[in-house]
Amino acid sequence: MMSPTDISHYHRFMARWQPDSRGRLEEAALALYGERGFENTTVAEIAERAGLTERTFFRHFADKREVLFGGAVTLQELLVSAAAAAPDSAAPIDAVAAALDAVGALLQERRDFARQRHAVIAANAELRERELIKLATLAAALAAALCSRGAPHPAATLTAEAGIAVFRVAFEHWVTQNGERTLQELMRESMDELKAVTAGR
Amino acid sequence: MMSPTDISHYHRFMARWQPDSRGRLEEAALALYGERGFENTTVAEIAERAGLTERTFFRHFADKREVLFGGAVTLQELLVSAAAAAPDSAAPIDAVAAALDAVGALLQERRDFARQRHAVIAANAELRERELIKLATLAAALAAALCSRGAPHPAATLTAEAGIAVFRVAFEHWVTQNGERTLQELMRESMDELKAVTAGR
DNA sequence: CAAGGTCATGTCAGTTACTGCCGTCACTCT
DNA sequence: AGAGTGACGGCAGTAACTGACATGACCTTG
Repeated sequence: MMSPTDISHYHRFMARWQPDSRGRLEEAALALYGERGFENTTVAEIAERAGLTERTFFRHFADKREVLFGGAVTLQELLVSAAAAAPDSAAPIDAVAAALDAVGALLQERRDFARQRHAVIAANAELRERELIKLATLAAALAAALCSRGAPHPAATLTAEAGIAVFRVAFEHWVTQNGERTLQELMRESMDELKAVTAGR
Repeated sequence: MMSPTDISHYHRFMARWQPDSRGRLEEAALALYGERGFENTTVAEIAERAGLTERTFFRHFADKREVLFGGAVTLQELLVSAAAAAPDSAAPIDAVAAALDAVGALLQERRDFARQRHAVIAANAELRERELIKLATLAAALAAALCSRGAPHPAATLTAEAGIAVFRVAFEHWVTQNGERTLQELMRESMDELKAVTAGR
């Protein structure tokens, strides 16, 4: 019984396990969550589809939701490094704008994947919860990056939180529309909107 | 075996059940989560302390976390009504500020309870997740209230999200300090800070 | 006042997420 | 060749949650 991704015949000797079990679990989970929904999918089914066991799933992922959030660390690293790379003369809010721009560029490349994943997450309350805590973690990391740039504490946190709010609004808009607008454009507009709105307009 | 809240002897005939089982479950859960932590507490233990069964717990609360979030609907109603009650001439951000002020007044009265509950939630990742989705729900309701006041859609959402960010920062500060500052004061300061920060300062 | 309905609870069995422990075996290092 | 090492399978156990049914005090209606 060979899965479509079976590559064992490339090896001179049978490898004991197929490579990239983590990636196979992620793919299987996204597919199944999309087909039957998160709550109608058991971990055993995901593991079976990936040619593994339930036990192995939980060796790679802390829980059933986490399998959808492996990319969060990459996003966080990009966000933080882009914020840190902004010129010293830039105000915190401008460093945040630059960081969002970098993240926007990355996500724009993975548009189809991002939309599929977002649809799955939006369909389930538990997954939305996990998404929110990932965004909160992102905000905290961003705030720390701003502090390293010399921003005072409450201001850094507020700037970071506001930046993540901009991201959320723009991202939601981006996945909802048909692709005429790029995520970066939408984030820049949302940022302008935020500035207008906090100025009392 | 009578609990300290046993009032059955006030009745001419034995009532079949003690009153306010929901409230007893909430009290028992907060106490146990505080004593041994959320993850070291089973639902059966909460139910037993409340003089009920596990099955009854799940009739009152959707899951083990929800027992801490019964007050969220009250908060949301207050937030929305206060935002709606702001004068028509007020900009959206000012309506949000008024709404936060009302919420701040309510929480200030329940300071001890709020701190105890916050400590329990802060100690556990699953509870923080639930808290975040409650705040997101609050933000959505607030945005809807702003829309009813005539604010255009993306601006309303951004204003509401920014307002909730102000709330989060100020609340965190409030429960951390020793009570010299009131929550309303801290929220007003955070709001000013947000305005300064988005203006590029 | 009797008969029946309602509603909050108890009881019990079942599913599934998640964990600890131990065994297996291809690969690696010496 | 021999001793790890690391990624996996197998298995048993706990606890969160769910559905189905039973119970009995209270309320309504005739």
